[in-house]
Amino acid sequence: MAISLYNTLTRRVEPLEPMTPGVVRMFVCGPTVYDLAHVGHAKTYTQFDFLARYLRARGLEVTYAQNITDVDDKIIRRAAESGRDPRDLAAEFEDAYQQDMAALGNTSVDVYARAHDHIDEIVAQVRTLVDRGHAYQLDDGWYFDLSTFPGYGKLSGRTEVAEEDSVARIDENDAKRNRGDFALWKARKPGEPFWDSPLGPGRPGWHIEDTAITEALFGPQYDLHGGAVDLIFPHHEAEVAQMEAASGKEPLVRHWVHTGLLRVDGAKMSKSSGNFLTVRDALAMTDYRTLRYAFLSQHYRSSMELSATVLDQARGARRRVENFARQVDESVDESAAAVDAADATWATILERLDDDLDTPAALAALFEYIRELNRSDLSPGPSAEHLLRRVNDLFDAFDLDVHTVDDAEIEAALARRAELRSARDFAGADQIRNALISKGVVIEDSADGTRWWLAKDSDPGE
RNA sequence: GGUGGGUUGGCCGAGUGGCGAGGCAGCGGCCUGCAAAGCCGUAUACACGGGUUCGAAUCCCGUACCCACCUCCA
Repeated sequence: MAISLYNTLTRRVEPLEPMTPGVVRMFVCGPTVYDLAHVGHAKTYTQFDFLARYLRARGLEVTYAQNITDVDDKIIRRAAESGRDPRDLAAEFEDAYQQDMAALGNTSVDVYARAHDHIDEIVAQVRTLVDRGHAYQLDDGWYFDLSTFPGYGKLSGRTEVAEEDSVARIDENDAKRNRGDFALWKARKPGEPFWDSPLGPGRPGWHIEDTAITEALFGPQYDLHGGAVDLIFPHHEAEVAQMEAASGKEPLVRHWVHTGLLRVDGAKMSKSSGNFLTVRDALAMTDYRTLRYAFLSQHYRSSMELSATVLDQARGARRRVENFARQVDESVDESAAAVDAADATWATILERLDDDLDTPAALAALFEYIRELNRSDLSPGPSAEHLLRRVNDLFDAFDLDVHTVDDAEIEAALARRAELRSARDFAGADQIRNALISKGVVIEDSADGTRWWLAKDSDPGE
């Protein structure tokens, strides 16, 4: 079955059809590094991390690139406020971003591309646009001339190039030819970083770095571009205009994929509105797997309200899987029925993910499998282990390891407790159990004997 | 005002017109010395009003409310 994803360009779920079969070139807008990443970033990047993992699990060769916007108005402003060099500030927060992504388990990006490292490509692309008559110069820089690109609006469905009552203020300059014209190259201003170029001294506009970077990496056309929905307009619309005008080829991107926004108290979380929780704040409250579970237990296109309740519920769901994982015994000689159940579950998971990455439905299949095995007398063995590993290679939301340690003291206590239990001295046995619990040892008695493990203190939220 | 998305049981959350996805929590029971884990049972869920249909959470029309974008944003 084909892998299908909702395509913002066509407003339909469509099969993913890369230009080169089997090879996916994927670009996701990265952060502007002027501050710490917040949980909204974590949602988007975790969901695209999942997508990349999934495409790879499906046998596709994925090149996943992300840009780092390290030349930008806000970086300059923030640096000026603290008397710092903008480049140092950007480097500091880029480093923090990388640490945060690693802490979230987002490991699938192949290439991080900085705007700073692509100034030549940016200048070259702007010059191409000038040469082809798509750009003009004003006193504060070069602008894209929307009137030369009839396709403008096809991604976002907007046509306010001509709308008079629009409040659009895209790159304000009264001399612009069209209301929506946007800056390609901003002329040097005192105290700001600049590069000398045939366009005059200046720095890149916001949108141009992405197309310059993707042209350098992938060429003028590629397969999949991602980002959160708030980037559709004007950012992604501008990318389409720039690159298609510069190359004369369309589409720039075959498949546009956008994630829903994270909300806090009913409103979008964003740096500019100040209602944000940083990734670091969140990771201090809960295990990264709980966060991943929360993000992946909802469809990527939905907006999501982050709350303590959501995290509690994610933790509970994780625990159900992890409790099952603890029952798995790889040495068990399993029946064909058990193997079939695991195979069927994996097939169902893939089928559901093929349909616009329906992660909640895929997780439901996993839970159905767990209940099926729990209720039956099938012992979870190697096939269960294999299934859980494969699922977790995608989700990285479950701690599948049983944490134990060789500890003579614990073993001795457990042995003593077993003796007391067989002597029906339950008060004495419970005393030992309580002592062990207080040391973080979790105990489960069953017909097969007593199992124990260390309660991992990995989730401070518990 | 324009455009797009949404409204599912206590909470979260899938859903391809036709047997009530799944998870969390609750309640009752089973199992257990007790726990823990697990199992079974338990909810007249689809914003509202019309319509199409043998049949609508699902399709159509309208209304209300929520969110986003239209300025920087993941």
